Amino acid sequence: MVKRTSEQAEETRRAILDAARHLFETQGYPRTSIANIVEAAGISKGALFHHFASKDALFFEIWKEMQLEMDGQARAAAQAGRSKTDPYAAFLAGTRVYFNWASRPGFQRVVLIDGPAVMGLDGWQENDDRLGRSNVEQGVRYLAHKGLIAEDGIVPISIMLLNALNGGGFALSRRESGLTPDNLFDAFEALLRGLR
Amino acid sequence: MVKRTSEQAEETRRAILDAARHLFETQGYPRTSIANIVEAAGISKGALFHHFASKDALFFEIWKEMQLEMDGQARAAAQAGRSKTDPYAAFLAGTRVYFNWASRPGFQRVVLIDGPAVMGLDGWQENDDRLGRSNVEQGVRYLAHKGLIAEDGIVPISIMLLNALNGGGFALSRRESGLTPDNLFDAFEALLRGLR
DNA sequence: AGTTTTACATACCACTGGTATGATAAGTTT
DNA sequence: AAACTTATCATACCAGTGGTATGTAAAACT
Repeated sequence: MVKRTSEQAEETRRAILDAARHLFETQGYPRTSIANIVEAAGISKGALFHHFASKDALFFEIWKEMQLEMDGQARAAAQAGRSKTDPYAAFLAGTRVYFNWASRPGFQRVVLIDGPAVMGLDGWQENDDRLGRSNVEQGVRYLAHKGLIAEDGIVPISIMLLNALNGGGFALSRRESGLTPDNLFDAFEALLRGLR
Repeated sequence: MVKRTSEQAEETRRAILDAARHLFETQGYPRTSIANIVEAAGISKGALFHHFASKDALFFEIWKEMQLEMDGQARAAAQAGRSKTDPYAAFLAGTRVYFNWASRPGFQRVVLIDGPAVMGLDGWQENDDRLGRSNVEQGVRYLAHKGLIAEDGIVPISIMLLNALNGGGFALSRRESGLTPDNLFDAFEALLRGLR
């Protein structure tokens, strides 16, 4: 109807992303329909399918967005810590940031719960591991560099630690009895301390 | 049509469960339709909805079945080890069993991936923690009893260890480079060793 | 100026999980 | 054994789903 410049196109694209993200975070993927999204975004179904190939593709875009946000903050925290103290402390700083993210219901719902279900095993590996695990692996690699753990233990330990973090934040938002962020962080540190 | 005794009813119920389980394991929950299930089971949609209130309820039944199978094996292994050696070894025996389960694609798909997505956070806590975590927590509690970790560290550490195992089996089936069951189990033991 | 491409809107489609209705036989009561 | 209730399915149907086909007007390009 009105003018449709490429700027306006980007505007509607963002409107779709924002509306969908909010719905995915609060309602979850299965309970969010295309109709819900286009209504919330104030556009038509045609517009949505013009910008995104499928509901899955739209979800993936949002998933990537959130994951990158988290990754950026975690890296920044780790980088900030590295200059002052040792790499071990920097690693801990990064994990603490990740913890905060993992305890947010929206992050859980989209990244931790619906993510694997929608993307399947293959997509999960391709994406989550590249981002989330690279941070953890960096810290673990430092421990290996110091000779504290074996070289071939880097990958398995990184994987397990990452999932320990995931599950921790997961349980955190459920308000498990006697479970606090500090509580959890101490426990995680205890796990790491054993490796040193 | 033919006779419909209560035995036959149980028979069709099992046919539904078996067909659905196979489909859920191989195709996943979203890609398995009611029509697929009734076709594979050789019955009608009415029969399915007579025995199960909804697709979710049917899935939950299967989820519970698999979880109980795993739990039984893990407990048996732990129990068998307990009589001979120390509780710590028994704990390890149980986790090893769990680990094998967690590396099976069907178990992953149903219990670890689709489970949380379908049941939501509440159902997941109510069910998975009761089964999966109780085994791990029992072992961790022993460590606390020995004074090796703090009392309020039992819950967070149990949660993290359980998820470490989950993620381990998870990554295992994806055939990550240089990742074997023994490899992973050793790493898990290394994590535990630090706690002692 | 004419053509192609972009950016949507609308109408439609096969299919989905779920329900309503109905039919037949097995149990139960009288 | 007759009458009634309940269990076990089958069939027909429904609103809603993700996705597609078609149409259209504006923008971009040649």
